[in-house]
Amino acid sequence: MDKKFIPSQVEEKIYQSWEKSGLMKASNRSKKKPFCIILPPPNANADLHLGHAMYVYEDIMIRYHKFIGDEVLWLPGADHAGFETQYVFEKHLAKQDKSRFDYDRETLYRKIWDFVNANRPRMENQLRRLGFFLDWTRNKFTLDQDIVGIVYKTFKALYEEGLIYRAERLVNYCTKDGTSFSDLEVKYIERKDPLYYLNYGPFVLATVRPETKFGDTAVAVHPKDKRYKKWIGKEILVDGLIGKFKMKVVADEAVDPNFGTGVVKVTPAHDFNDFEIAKRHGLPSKQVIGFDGKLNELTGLYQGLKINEARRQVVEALKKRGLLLKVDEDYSHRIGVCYRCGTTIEPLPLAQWWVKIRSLADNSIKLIDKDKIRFYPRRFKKIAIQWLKNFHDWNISRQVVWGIRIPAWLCKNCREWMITDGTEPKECPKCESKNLQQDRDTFDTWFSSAQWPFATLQTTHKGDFDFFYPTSVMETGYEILPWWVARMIMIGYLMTKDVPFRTVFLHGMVRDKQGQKMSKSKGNVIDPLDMVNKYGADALRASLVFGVKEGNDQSLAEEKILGMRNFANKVWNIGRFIWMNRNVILSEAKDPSRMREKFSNKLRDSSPAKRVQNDYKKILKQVHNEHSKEKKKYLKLMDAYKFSQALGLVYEFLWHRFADYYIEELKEELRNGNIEVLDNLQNVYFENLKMLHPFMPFVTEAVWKVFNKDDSSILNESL
RNA sequence: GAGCUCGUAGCUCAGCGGUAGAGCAUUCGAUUCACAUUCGAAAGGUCGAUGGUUCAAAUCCAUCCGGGCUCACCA
Repeated sequence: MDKKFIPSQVEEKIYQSWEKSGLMKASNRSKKKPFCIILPPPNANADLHLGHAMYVYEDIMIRYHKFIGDEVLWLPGADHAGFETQYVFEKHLAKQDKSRFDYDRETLYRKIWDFVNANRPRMENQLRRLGFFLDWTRNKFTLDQDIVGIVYKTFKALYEEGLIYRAERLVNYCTKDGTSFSDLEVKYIERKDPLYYLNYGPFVLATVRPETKFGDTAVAVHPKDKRYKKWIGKEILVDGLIGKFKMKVVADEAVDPNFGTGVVKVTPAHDFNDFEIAKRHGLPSKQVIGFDGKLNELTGLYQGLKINEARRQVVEALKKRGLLLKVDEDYSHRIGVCYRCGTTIEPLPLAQWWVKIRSLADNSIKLIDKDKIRFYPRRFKKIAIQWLKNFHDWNISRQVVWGIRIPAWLCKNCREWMITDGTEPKECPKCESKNLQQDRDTFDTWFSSAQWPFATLQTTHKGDFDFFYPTSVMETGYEILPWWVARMIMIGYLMTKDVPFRTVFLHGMVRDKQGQKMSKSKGNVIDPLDMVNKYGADALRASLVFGVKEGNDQSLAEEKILGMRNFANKVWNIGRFIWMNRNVILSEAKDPSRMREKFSNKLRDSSPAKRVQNDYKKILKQVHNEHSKEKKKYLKLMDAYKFSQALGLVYEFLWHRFADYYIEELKEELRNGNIEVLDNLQNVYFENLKMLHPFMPFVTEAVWKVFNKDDSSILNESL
């Protein structure tokens, strides 16, 4: 054994031995209890970051359950990450002076496919470097043919249940990227914009968006506002830039009488609030801004102007006509911007596919409430329910190419939509027209990932679904609880009439030393693979768990990883010490049984050695006692998902009790060739190796292979 | 505005009803020993504030103060 544990020399070899031996391959015919985790699929096209390294919690659970005798399956996969990936690919195209508009849809899709396929092994090898006990024979991709088939089926089933509808709704539209975003994807920033006070018929009202006034269809006031009470329900005449408008005055609670003048212009096609007001009062909607971010033909001479330019010219014209009363230049408000390119999000009306959420969410709430799905840490139960209560209908249409195209066809003749399981319909069942066109949109990535637990198990090996579903644990970051976890429960329950997982375990975010969010622009990013190369996977893994309360954010400093590397080395050197003593004792007495005999004979007389014998017996008894207490507590902690404390326990025992105290106390005995002491120490050490293995799989396996045959594995042992 | 979360040693955090803990940093000392990626020791905290429950509170409850995160909202 080397003086030091050198991870880079053994880790990859050890992982290969696990993969080659088929140790990680699960059987769906086992008599054992199934324990299954589906890996949250990382983006196929991107390198892993520290957040992915947090999946070490899953590895800990998987390896632990293997030790306690379950049939374990940890199923790997990759996500196509629709918009994200297309965005990266378009940047890649831009470097070659090309853009997505240079290709037709099929070519573009194929090009992205090749791009992703070339990059995907990198991410997968990174998962291997972290030591993850994944069954690679069951590796899946969200765009695999069979997965796509299931996604079609789900969409069709939702449609047939009456849970899918098509509606024109305001979407968060990025005019630069040419796609809409879900509410959850929009980033809000604080920004200063001028607030314009306009003469508006008999009123004065304040607005930051005078350029949308062409789309106004009403004026709203608060129902209790005395100033305007007499106007409610009346029609007013407004002098506009392109003629006079007639407009209704409505009363709505959403209007804040203390803001501005207490009068609001209602622009249903370009403002979320106004859209809601219009719905409540049956007001018409008038779109005056197009998807190109320019004003349209309804705006007269302003047609073709971009929003900012239009605003400038409108303000100018209003000023000339004396319709602009004053401008508040110091007005600050929150606006939505595209989280990728920073462009101001335009609320625009677009026909989209929607999932009716209410009944799905209510079912999910029941499941969580009754603990059919349990949450760890416990506080997330309440948070999950709260999210589900506030869920709005889900827009699943995305205007990107890279994704699963929606299996919906429009009859150009009778305007009827056909939803299929993916096969192209020959003709319209209603009017028999053959003039059909498929929807150009693809599904929101979350729509396919919401089906991931059952979609994977239904498409790997025959029998997998029956044996492993519902899966045991879903482990992921708490920040995607609403995006992903909640939706998996909703869709999973609808499609399988069962929960997709029995337990949800959520981990926190990794921040830098000062508690700052890691980001490339701040330059404080820690690359997990760098750390693996420098300190070993064991050290990185342990540092992510050690001393961290489950579900809390943590600050990670490189020093901590170094500290854990030292621990790995300590574990190695305890093994080295026992191994060396074993060799010395065995070589001194070529026959170990004779050695034992000789030794016990020697102690039979009442020489001072007798006293020593009593002492070491006492110490051995003590070390066993302490260890059995340790193990009992360990099992309890592991079963309660308190992994950090379990690791802390082993760390403390192995280093500061076993090595610093017991070995020191018994060193003299070992020098005397006391093989009984050696055997006992070795047993306790081995037990601790197994307990430590889920956290630090490489060093523990490396030591195991030294003491046993090289082709043996600690994973064949049990706890 | 709402929800969640945190406030414990210089820094980062565990502990969460019964004599204040870890890692890193600091100071002093050891070293032919499995490990200098080591060992021994020291220093360092009225556990954010106030009130309450209790024989007993860092730990439970209430209020407040101060960070952080998420969501919602002002035309």
